[in-house]
Amino acid sequence: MSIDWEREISTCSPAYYKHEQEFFLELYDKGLVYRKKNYVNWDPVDQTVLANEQVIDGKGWRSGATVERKKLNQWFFNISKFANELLENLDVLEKWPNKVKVMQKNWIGKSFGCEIKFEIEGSKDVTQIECYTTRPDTLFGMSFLALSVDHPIANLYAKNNDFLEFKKECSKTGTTEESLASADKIGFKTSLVAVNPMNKNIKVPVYFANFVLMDYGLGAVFGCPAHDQRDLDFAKKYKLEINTVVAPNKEDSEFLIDKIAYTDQGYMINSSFLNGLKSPDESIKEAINFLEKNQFGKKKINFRLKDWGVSRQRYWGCPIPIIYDENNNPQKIPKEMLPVELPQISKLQPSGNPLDKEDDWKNLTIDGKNYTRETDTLDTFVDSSWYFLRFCSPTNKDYGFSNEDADYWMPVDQYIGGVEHAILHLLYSRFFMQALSHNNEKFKITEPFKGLFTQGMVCHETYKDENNQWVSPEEIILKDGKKYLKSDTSKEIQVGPSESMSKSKKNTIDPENIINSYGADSVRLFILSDSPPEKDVQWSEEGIAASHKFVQKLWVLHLKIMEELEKDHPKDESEEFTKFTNKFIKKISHNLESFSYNIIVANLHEMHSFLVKEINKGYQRKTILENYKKILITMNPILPHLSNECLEIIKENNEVIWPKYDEKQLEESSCLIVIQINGKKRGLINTNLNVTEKEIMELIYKDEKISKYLIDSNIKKQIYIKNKLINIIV
RNA sequence: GGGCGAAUGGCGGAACUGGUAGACGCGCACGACUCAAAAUCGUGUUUCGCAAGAAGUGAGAGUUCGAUUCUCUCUUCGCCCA
Repeated sequence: MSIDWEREISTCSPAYYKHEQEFFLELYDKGLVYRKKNYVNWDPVDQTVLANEQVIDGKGWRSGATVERKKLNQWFFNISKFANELLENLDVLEKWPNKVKVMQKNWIGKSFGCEIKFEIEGSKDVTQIECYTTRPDTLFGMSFLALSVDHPIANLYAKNNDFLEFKKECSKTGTTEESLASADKIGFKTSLVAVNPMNKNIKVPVYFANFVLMDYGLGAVFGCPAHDQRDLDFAKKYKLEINTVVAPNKEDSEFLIDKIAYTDQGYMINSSFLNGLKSPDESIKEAINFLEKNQFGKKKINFRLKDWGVSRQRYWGCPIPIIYDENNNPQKIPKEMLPVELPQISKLQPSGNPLDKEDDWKNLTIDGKNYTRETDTLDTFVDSSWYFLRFCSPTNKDYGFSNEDADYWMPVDQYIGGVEHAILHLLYSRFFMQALSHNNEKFKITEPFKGLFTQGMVCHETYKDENNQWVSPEEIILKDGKKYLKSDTSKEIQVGPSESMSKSKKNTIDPENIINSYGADSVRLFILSDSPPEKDVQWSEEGIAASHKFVQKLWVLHLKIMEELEKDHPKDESEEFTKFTNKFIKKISHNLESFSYNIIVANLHEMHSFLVKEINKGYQRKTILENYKKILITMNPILPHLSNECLEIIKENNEVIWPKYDEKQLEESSCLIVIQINGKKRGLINTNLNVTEKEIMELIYKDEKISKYLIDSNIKKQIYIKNKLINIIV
C-alpha cells in the first residue's frame, strides 16, 4: 500500500554488501561454505558460471547461450545439508501456493534407494565399486556398470590417451539432467568386470560413460537397459544384452523391449526370487531386504538438490571476502578490513573476469605477508537471499540486522513475486535463513516468507518488421482496422503472440506516457480489473480507456454528492444507504484479503450504480457524509488519488481509518426463496425472514405461475433450506 | 514421459462450506440528445424459439432432492520437471 523510504536499501552499495561478506565468513566458520574443483555450467557468452537452477532448457537464463561443461575451482554454499529441512518445512508454509511447493519438492527430489557394492574382477587395484540406485529390483536385468569419468577409478587410466580423448569428448555434454538424457550416449570400455550380487555367475563389463555424473549418487550406476531409457540407448550402441525383468501384466513373461524402455509399474519376471512381485513397490522392498541381509548393500536416501555454486566471474557482484596466501591456501579477510570493495575500473573488458586483471586491487600485504584476493564475485542471488532482513534494520552498523528488529518483523507476512522465482530466489532465501539460524541461539527463524502470492505479468502483442526486427507498439499504426503498418516506412508489420512485456521484444508500454494521458489511478484500476492477479493480464488500449471513463464517472458522482450535501434533507426516508455501505465494506475487506482485486473493481461499479440511483432520495447531510467517507476510504487501495482528493474536499481526510462494518446492519428483513420443482427453478418468492415450510407452501399455491406445475400431481418429498430454497419432488 | 493446474457467452472473467449459472467490465444492437458525428445517457445482450418453453459450465458416466462445485474415465490447453 505504501513505501517507507527511510528503509530504502541498495544491494550494490558497500554498506549493504559489507554484511553479506560477514555472512559469508559466518557461514564459512559454520562449514556451510566450501571451495572445490567441480564441473560447472559455463555460459560462453556471459563468460560466467551458472547454477543448475539458472540453466533453462540447456541455455543460460540471461544470455540464452548453450551451456558448456567446464572444470573450475568454485565456492559453494552447502544447501544440500538442509535438503530435508527445506523439504519438510514446506508443509508448514500453509499460505504458499501449492504449485510452488510442488516445484520445490520436485527440485529437492528426495529419492529412496540403495547403495550396492559390486565385486570387481580383472584388476589388482580395484576389488569393489559402489553404486547408488533407486531401482535395486532391476538388478537381474543388469548388463553393464557405468562410471563417471571423474570416478576415482579414472586415476588408473590417467596415462591412457584413448581415455583422455574420451574424457575430453564427455566435457561437451552439459551437466543438466535434460542434456544428459538427450545427448548421444558414449562409453569407454575398461578391462574390469562387475559381478552381479544377485547371482554371482552373472558378470558384466564396466564402462566409463558420459551420462554418469560424479556429484549425483556415487558417480557409478549399474545399467539395466530394459527399464531405463539412457541405459537402453547405451546398450543398443554397444550391443549389450537387454534383459526384461518387469512386465506390464502378470502373465506376460515373454515381454520384450524394443526402442522404448519400460518404466511403468508391473510384475517382476526373469528375476529368481523376485518373480511375480509387484514392481516397483514390493519388488524394491524385497530386493533391498536381500541385499542388506547378505551385506551387498544398504538402504540410502538421496537428494537431487546439489550445492549452490555461488562463484561468478563478473565485475558486478559482491566480492568474496577471501584471500590466498603464498601457498594458495584460502584465508578469511580480517573482519576489520570489511567491506572488500570493488575497484574502480574505467574500461570493462567484454570477456573474462575483469577483477583478475586488476593487479593493484588483487595483491595486498597483511602483517608483512603477501596475499592475493579471490577474484570471483558472489552470484547476485545471494544479495536477494537476505535483503528482507536488511529491511528490518536498514541502518544497523555492526551486523546485517538486529535480532530485536528481526523478531518483530520477520517472517514476512505476505510476499509477492512472479512464479518464475519458484525455485531460484525462493529456495535460496529459505536456505539462507536455515544457514543463519544453524547453531545460532539468538536467531531461530527458519522460514523467511509466511505467505506467498505469485502474480501474473502484463502482456502485449509482439510486432516484427520485414527485416525480422522487433518493433515497439508506439512505432506502428492500424490501417483500415485490419493491418498494422510501421509509421515511418508504411511497411506491413507481422503480429506475433502476446507475451509478457520485455525490453528485448520491444512489446512494452511506457507507463509515463500512459499515466500522462489517463492518470495513475486509471492505469492502476485497469491493471487490477478483468483478470485475477495470479493470471497474466492482456494490455489493451480499450481497457485502459474504459477504466479512465469509470474514474470520470466516479468524479461526476462525487460532484452530485456534494450538491446533495448542500440540500441537507431533514429526515432520512430509508436506511438502504447505510445497509449498502456495510455490505460494501464487508465485501471489499474480504476481497482484499483474498487478493480478488478484479472482484473489487466489480464491487466499485456496483457501488457507483447504486449511489447514482440512491443519492437523490433525500438523505440527511450526516447520513451521506458518514457513509460516503467510509466508501471513499475503502476505495483508497484501488484509486488512491481520487479517494484522497474527494476526502480532502469533504474535509474528512484528517482521520482516515479502515472502516468496520456493523453485523446488525447486514441483516435482512426479507429474503428471496427459490422455488424448485423436481430440481428445476420455477419461480422466486420474496417473503419475510424465517418463514416456515408450511407458510411457503401456502404462498406457492397462491402463485399461479408456480402452482400450475403442481396441478394433478402428488408431492412425494419436500426439501426446505431455510431462507434460501425449497425443492418439491412430485 | 512424469507432476501440478485449468476448461463457463463474441471476449476478460464472477458464483462463500453442493442450493437462482453467466456478477462486473469489454464488445455488439437498438433508442435518446444532435442538422450530423463524437462524447454522454437509457434499454437489451448464453443458445434455440413469435411465445409458452426447452437446452446449457470441454466430452462421457456416477453420487445427490439438487453438481460449474464432489468421484471416475477421456479430450484439449497452460506451467514446471525431464
